[in-house]
Amino acid sequence: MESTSATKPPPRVTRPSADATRGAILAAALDVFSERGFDGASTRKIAARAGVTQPLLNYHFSSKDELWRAAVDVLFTRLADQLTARAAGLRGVDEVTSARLLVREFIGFSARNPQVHRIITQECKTDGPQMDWLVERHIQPLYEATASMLASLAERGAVPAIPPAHLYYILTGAGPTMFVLGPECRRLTGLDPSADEVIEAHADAVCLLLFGPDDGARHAP
Amino acid sequence: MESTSATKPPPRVTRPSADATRGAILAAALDVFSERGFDGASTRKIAARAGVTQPLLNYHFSSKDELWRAAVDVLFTRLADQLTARAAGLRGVDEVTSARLLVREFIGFSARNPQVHRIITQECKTDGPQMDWLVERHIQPLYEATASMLASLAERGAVPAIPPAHLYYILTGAGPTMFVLGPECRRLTGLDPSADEVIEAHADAVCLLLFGPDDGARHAP
DNA sequence: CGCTACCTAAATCAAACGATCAGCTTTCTC
DNA sequence: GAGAAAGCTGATCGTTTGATTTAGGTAGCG
Repeated sequence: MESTSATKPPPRVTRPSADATRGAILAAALDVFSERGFDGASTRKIAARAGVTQPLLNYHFSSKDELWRAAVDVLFTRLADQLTARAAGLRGVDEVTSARLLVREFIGFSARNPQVHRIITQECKTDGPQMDWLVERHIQPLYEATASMLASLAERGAVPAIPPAHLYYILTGAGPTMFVLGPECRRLTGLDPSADEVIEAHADAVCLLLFGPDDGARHAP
Repeated sequence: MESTSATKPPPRVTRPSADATRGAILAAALDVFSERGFDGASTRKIAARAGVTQPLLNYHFSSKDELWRAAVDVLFTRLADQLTARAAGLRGVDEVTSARLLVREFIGFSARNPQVHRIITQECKTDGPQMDWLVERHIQPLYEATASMLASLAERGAVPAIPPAHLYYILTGAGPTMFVLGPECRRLTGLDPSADEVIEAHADAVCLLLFGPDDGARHAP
């Protein structure tokens, strides 16, 4: 027998073209999953939006569940990367200014990637394996970092004295909702929630409520 | 005169037992629709939760779409009724106090009926006939009343100077999100979002951010 | 060249879907 | 108390779902 065979596991070389279509599938999956929910998102619709045939999804991903997890991983990793990069760039800046800018960064990301909170609200309103995985892997770390930041801000009086858990849901509710409900917002208010000025105005509004006027002095006696 | 036959169209008497099961179906439909979305909510699951057989849904409602609309009608009518009743009870009370209590009422309702915002986020992130119907029939009136109230509050300085459209999405995001994501909140924070103290604490938090400290003096020079 | 990764095309599977029907039981009415 | 309608059920229709299979075609690499 070929002694050379057993020593070589599958070298598993992926060609560049594979990554491209994998990426297209993941992007399409994100859109469809976030818009129609896990059950409502059919693999045929995802394949159609990605411009590939349906069996190809099972070629690249073993199941619909695995595709969902892969797509969610991409999105949340992008969010975490962007936030940590921003935080890294703010080393040395005072805590309150830094927090303000991180909140703005978070709102900007949510506005340009409304799929994040669409998926969270899709999966986290019911207990289930999808929520377990999502919370454990992605949401919990984000929550802990955010809550500790908010607690520190509240302690030093930079934001109103509100328990961090409530502040967390106020922030993650007030920030992204306008963009999650983009089509409704357009219809209801006439504003275009994908426009930069609207995103900035919303970040201004949330920061004004949380931190007070921008000049830094808050509740000045 | 007793021509009895031709003069009597279908008398269409509904028996009391029918209303009971209709109500059970509507309640179950609300839960399942809000949790799994329109596509993900199968008529069999709804029937099972209501404790009836599946063909009975088509006996009481001509189609899945009609069942959805009927269930949503019940919920949003209840919300509007509760808010207008509260507002009616506040005639004569000064505008700011009245607004504060209406915001608390809204948050209380959202906490005890998280299906409202679950359904809104389900249907309003994509253009479609369901969103058209929902916005036109239920959300638009609520938005206009809320926005005009917020505009008036901002004008008189009772809340920070933020355009009403942004304030609306801040309020409808910050208020209900904690309860929409109830299972996640339980897991993440250890808080029980269905407990009265938690609901009150969240209403306190949102009102503190919006209106400032309860004593009425805000940004006092 | 030959091998393997990548991808299309078309057909198919069991399961679950919304919807419908004939028929049974209950309840009101005359 | 008999007849009719309302209320409800089991069986079943055609469709769509996720997934798999078969067959074939193209491109990169040793």
